[in-house]
Amino acid sequence: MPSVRVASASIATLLKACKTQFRLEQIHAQIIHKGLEQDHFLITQFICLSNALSSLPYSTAVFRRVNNPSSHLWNSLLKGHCERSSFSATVSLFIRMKREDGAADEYTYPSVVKACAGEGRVREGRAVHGSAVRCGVDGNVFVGTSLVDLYGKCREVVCARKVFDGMCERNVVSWTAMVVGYAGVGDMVGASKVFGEMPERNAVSWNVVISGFVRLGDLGNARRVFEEMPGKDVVSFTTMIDGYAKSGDMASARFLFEQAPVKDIVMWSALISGYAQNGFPNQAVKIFLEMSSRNVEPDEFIMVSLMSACSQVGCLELAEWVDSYLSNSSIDIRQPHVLAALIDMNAKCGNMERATSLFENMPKRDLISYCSMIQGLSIHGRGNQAVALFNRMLSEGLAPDEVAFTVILTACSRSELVEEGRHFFELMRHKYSMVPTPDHYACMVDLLSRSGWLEEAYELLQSMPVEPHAGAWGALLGACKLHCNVEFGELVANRLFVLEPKSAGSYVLLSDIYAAFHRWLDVSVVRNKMQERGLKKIPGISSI
DNA sequence: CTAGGGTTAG
Repeated sequence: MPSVRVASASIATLLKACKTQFRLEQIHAQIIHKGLEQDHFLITQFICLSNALSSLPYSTAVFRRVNNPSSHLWNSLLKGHCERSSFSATVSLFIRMKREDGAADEYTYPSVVKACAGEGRVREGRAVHGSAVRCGVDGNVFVGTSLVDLYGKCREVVCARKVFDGMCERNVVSWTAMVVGYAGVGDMVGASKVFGEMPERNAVSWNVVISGFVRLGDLGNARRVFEEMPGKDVVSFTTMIDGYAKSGDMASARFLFEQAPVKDIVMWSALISGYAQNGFPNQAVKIFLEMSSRNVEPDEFIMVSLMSACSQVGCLELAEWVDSYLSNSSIDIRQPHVLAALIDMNAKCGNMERATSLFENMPKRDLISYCSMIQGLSIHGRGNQAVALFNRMLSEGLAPDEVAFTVILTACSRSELVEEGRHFFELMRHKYSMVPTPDHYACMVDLLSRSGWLEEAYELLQSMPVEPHAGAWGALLGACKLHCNVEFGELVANRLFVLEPKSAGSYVLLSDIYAAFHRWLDVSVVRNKMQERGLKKIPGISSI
């Protein structure tokens, strides 16, 4: 049938040039029209392309129509599942393959093993390993390497090493997978040793070692390896930049960013999120604008960082601009972390209407978004609504965590809701059996003392099982001034002089309290003490 | 007869 062969070859040519799903479907129609649905060679090529361009159901539908599919066909469908679908779908396809007499070969296992590795399913992985041994393909480099990767990713370094040592042939990828295994469990001694023994290295091998040190927070060793590395690529730079950003060293992060010859979206993202998370929201926004001016399209990660920066600044105009920018982009705002950031930004910047409508339209409201909303209400002085929302959260059966209690106690404190604050503090300790942190105590002290319960606040501070931070004492001293209480004022100020000998604030507050009672002699004593210790009032935030 | 597989950064 020479005409069929010609048709098959010409469709293969069409497939090589095919770049869109629409075109793929046209070619599919031709395959059916010409009666080539059983052509294994052609269908294999078709499925590979369909995996990349189209959807798995489409690949599967085409596959189903083939009688007695060849190993090549099974393998290409398995690869599609392992890249685009879940662990269970891949493994059940593998099981179906074995049941339907598909002959598994050395091309079958890497996909199945990778599916196991991707979701940390080491038990199933071991079974697949056994199956590979029974098929006699465990000596293959690709199979062996995927197994080293599997055990390494599942933190079973001893097993990974056993497979690695048993391999009769290894290449740079096999060696790198072994380094990944050691680095993954934080064993950088082991990782460095294997790295040192590698007969050849590529950029990936170097980057694995660098990121291993970075993950341990060992920026010194990471930087040393980075400097030694020949041909640093965009990943090497990004790994270092992200490491510095996460350790709070934005100066080094920025320096390497400027040094990098190529900047991709992940690198921009690392810098922007670094600035946002280390409390430099204005810098984050500035870098974002610089990125935009170079025509780099932001992705969801960058937008989340930008929204976090915006929340910190609390600027409504900026928030509105970001919100509409996001809504006009192709980014799906229904993604949980994007939506959470969007609600948080709108709530903190004062657009409670927008925040509320996003919040109420969520399919299921979670703790994070509740906290954003409560904090938004709190910032804008709507304490009673914050309390009501917190109660609604409890009635929905969500269990508050430490952060949630900090948020609600702060809300109570801002709106001077003493009874509610006491209630939540008790709830936290007794119903949820949580140990309050110094932050929680600080909120309570602030709430009680500002509402005039100076003695109770003082007793709470004294009764704390952990050391309070100076902020709590400072809040109490501020309240002593507010309520003109000399007795507690002296007590608290003397504690603060010990806790924070270098801070002028407490001296100033105490002298203000004396001044309110016209005790000018005491005023001058405090001022002199302050001068003796070389402290100056900072102009601008002085005695007002 | 032709073809298919493994490692790194937010």
